Amino acid sequence: MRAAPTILHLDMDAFYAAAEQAAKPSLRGKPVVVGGTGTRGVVATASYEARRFGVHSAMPVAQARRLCPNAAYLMPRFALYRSVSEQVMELLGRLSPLVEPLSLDEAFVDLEAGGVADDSASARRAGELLRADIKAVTGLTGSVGLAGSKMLAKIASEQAKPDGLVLIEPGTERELLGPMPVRVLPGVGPATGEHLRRAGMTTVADLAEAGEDELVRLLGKAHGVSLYRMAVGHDERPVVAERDAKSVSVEDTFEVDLHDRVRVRSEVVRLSDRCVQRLRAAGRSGRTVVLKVRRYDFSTLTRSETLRGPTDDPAVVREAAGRLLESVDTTGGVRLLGVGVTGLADFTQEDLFAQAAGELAEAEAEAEAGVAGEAAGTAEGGGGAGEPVAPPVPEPEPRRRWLAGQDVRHTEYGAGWVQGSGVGRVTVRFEEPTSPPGRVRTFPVDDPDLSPSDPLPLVRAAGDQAGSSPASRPKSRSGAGEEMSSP
DNA sequence: TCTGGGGTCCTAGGACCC
DNA sequence: TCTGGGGTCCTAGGACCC
Repeated sequence: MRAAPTILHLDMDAFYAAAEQAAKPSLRGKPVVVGGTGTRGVVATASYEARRFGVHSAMPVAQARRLCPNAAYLMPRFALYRSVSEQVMELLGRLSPLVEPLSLDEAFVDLEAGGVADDSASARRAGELLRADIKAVTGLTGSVGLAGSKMLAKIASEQAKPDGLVLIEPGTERELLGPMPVRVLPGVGPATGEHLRRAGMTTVADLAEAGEDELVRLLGKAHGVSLYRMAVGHDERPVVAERDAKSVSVEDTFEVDLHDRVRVRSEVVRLSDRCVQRLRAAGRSGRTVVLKVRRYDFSTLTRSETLRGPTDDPAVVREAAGRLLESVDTTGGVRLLGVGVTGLADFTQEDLFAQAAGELAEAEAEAEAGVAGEAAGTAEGGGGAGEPVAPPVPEPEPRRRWLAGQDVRHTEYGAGWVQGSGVGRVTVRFEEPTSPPGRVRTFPVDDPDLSPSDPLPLVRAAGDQAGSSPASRPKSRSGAGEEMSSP
C-alpha cells in the first residue's frame, strides 16, 4: 500500500462495441452487441445503449436478441481491436516503463516508476492527460482509476466508468471498501460470493470482521488469506511488465454437436495443428499436452499427458492428443473440443533438432498433399496410430460467407460493412470512420464487385491530408452534412 | 435457439523418492 | 515390517478473469 495514489488502472469503455461505433458512423448512439455469430455465441461486449436493455458480457447472443432485437449484432474484429490497443499501450508506455497489460483494453501502470507522479495532484493530472491523449489518438474513451494498490486502482476505474477518473486517497480505503459488496474484490466470483453469503457475509466489512482464520477455514489457505488481506485494504502486488505465457490453447465449439467419431478425431488433428502454429509463433515449446472435451450435456473434462521433453512438433502433439481422445467416451455428442500445451519452455538445443526434422516431414507432406487437400476440406479422417495423418490444411479457406460487421469494398461504391446476409443476398452499408452515416445497398452474395477488406483507421492520422487515403472518395468535406439517413 | 475463447491460479490425491 | 513423514511431479477439476 503506497502513501500516494501512483498505481493507475486504465479500462477502455465498452471497448469492442465502442470501436465498432467509431468505425461505423450509423451505429453511434445505438445499441451494439459484439459477439459470437453462430447460434451458440455469447456476448463479448455490449455498448452502453444495449446495456440499458439488460444485455451484458457472457450472455448468450440468443438471449440478447430477445432483450434487444433492434441492436446491431456484429462479429468481433480482433485485428481492429489489436491495432487500437497498441496505440493505447504506446501511450501508457510514455508514462512509465512499468506497464502491465491485462487484456487488449485494460492495463496497470506504475506512475512512480515512470517518475511522472509521486503525489495525488500530479497523479490526477497524469491520468487526465492520458484520457485526453487516448481520446485524441483513438477516438475512444477510457476510464482511469488511481490508488495506492492494484486492487483499489481497479475498483476506482470501475467506479469511474464510463469516461471518468476516480482517485482513491490513501488512508480512506477501508472506509470506502467496507460497505461494498464482496463481489467487488478480485477473486470473488459467483461461487465464492454464494459461499460467503451462506456464511452470512455480504459486504467487505463483514469479511474484515470475520477475520483471516475464519476465511481460511471457509475458502482454503490461499484464497482465504488473500481475501482477508484485500478486505482490510492490503495489497502489495507489484506492477509487473512482462510475463511469459504459461500455456497455449485453442478450442472450438461446434454449431451442432459432433457424433461421428472419425470427425471428432479429424477435428482434434486440426486443433493440434492450430495450437502448434501458435506455440511456434511465440517461439516456445511445451511438455504437457491437454485435450479438452465438452459433451452434449455441457459436462467438461480434460485429459493430459506429459512428454519426456518439450516439443513444438505438430506430429507429436497430434499423436498425444489423439491418444488422449481414445480415453474419452463421446457417445451422446461432442459440443466442444480443445487442445492445449502447458509446461512451456523456451527453445532448447534438442528442440531445434526435433523442429528441423518436423519441418522436413511437413514440407514433404505438403508437397505430397498439394491440391488434393484443398478441395477435401475437413473431410479427411484421422488415421490410426502409427499411420501418417492428414497434413495441416492451410488455413485461409475461400469463404463466401459474409459476416455481420465485416469490412468490405465495392468497386463502385467504395468502403462499407456487411449489415446482414441471407437468402443469397448481402446488405452493405457504405460508410467509413470519418464519413457521415451512409446508406444501404443489397447485392447477390457472389457479386464480383464486392470483396472483403481491412479495417480503416478510426481517426484521421495527424498530418494526414485529404486525398492521402485512396478510400476517401471525392465526397471530401463539402456537403458532409447532407445525407443523415437513419437506419 | 443456453451457456465463447483464451488464459491464470489453486486444490487434492496418488506415485515415487528419500 | 505396526509405518513415519516430507517433497516433488503428475493428473483432473474448478473458480475466476477479460
